[in-house]
Amino acid sequence: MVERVVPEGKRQRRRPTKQGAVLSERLIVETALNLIAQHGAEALSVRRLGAALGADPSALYRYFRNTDALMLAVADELIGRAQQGWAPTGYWRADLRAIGLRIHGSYRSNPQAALLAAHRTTGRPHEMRAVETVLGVLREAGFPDGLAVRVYHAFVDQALAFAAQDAATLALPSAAKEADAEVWREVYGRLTSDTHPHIAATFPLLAADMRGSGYPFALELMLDAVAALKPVADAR
Amino acid sequence: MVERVVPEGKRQRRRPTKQGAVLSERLIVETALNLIAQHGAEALSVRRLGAALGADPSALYRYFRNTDALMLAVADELIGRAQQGWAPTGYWRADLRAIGLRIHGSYRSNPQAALLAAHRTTGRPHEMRAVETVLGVLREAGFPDGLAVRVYHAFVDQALAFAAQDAATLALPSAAKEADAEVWREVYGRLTSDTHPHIAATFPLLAADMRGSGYPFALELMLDAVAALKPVADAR
DNA sequence: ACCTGAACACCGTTCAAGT
DNA sequence: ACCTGAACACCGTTCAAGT
Repeated sequence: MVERVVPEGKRQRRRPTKQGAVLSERLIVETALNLIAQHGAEALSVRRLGAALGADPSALYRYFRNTDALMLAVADELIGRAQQGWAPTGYWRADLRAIGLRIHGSYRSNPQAALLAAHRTTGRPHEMRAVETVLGVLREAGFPDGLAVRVYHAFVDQALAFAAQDAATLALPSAAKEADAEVWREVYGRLTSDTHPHIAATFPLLAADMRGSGYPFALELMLDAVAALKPVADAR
Repeated sequence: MVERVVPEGKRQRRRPTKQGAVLSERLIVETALNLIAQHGAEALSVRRLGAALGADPSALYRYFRNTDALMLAVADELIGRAQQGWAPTGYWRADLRAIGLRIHGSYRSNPQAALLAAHRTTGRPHEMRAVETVLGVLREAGFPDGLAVRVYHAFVDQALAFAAQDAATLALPSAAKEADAEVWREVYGRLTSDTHPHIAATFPLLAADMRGSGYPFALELMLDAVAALKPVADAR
């Protein structure tokens, strides 16, 4: 089996493509992010990316062994950006809230990559730091180890699960996104009280609430419940 | 614009395909679920589905206007299977717990299909019934409309988000699944207290807890918090 | 009324050849 | 050493024609 992908540091020479681009992992990842940002998730294909780079599509296979490897590189770039500039305050509730909303927000900011990243254990430095940070917030606040671990698990999985869920919605092709929105107007908005009394009675509230993410409220409920389980009640 | 998709109830005659199959929405959805269960989510294409049904691929466009509509029908079938044989007990906590665990379980038992289905709003009968049921449990328990709607949203999104998250893990190719498990032994198991004190201190507890799903505990935390918000406290 | 088959405009990926 | 171009094996979807 031939190893076709040369690690980024070991490349010796580079020849520009016909259109003059000098390829690199970094350039490819950034071009991919731009492509998604400008033309939507469905615009990311090897062929389009090649065109955007000014290279033959097949040239990308010298840098990434397949599309999945490219997506993971993009995801890793985003995990790095997400953790930048945050420090714990010493208040466990505020810290967990901030971490949860940051994970959720960063995944939402690049839904396509988030979908591939959210259900994998990478064991990479950024992920390790996040695990250590969350466990540290709980243990230093006085949660005993057994409880800290269970809360860590529920908290992180909730953040990742909602992040992936909301990213998935954002990553839908725009036609599907509109179809989902139309369902609320055209289907749920027309149900009557003889067949669906609870939907009919609450429809305007329901349609308004469903426009946003359920995560912020779900996170607050979790923090409420965790506070009630904490052995030594305090204001932090 | 021509309306090419005839509603299921209004079809008049049916001619078997060359290979003798008599098509229907139901047969197509069930064949799609079988295809996914047997050969993975990536095996689901209009062309393969046509072949599995013994029909020309383009014949499916008489039943679903595009692939997206077919996916919504598959999603709704999963929701329907989750609700089969369940009836409310009148105890809101027990009812929400049962519904949450059923959704989670149904999606986990069809992980490949769940991945394609869990983040869509179908607007189809099974989904409509589920929405009505959950809202009904909350409103009949005495939650005021505004709170019932917010709790409904957080509850349903959390169930679907965890279901998709856990389904994603189950749907990984077995090589990737093992690689993820190895990360816990080989990476997190080797971290020392000088760089990652909290992980090092709790590792055995952590590794054990992470083997299961975080959903049951997260659900219980949500029910705890919701009980505390309920205007009239009661034992139900 | 319903199904077919050809056609169109795309995909990801491989590999021998070119520079 | 790196990029190219053709080729392969797929996609989803449309529409005139067939039954």
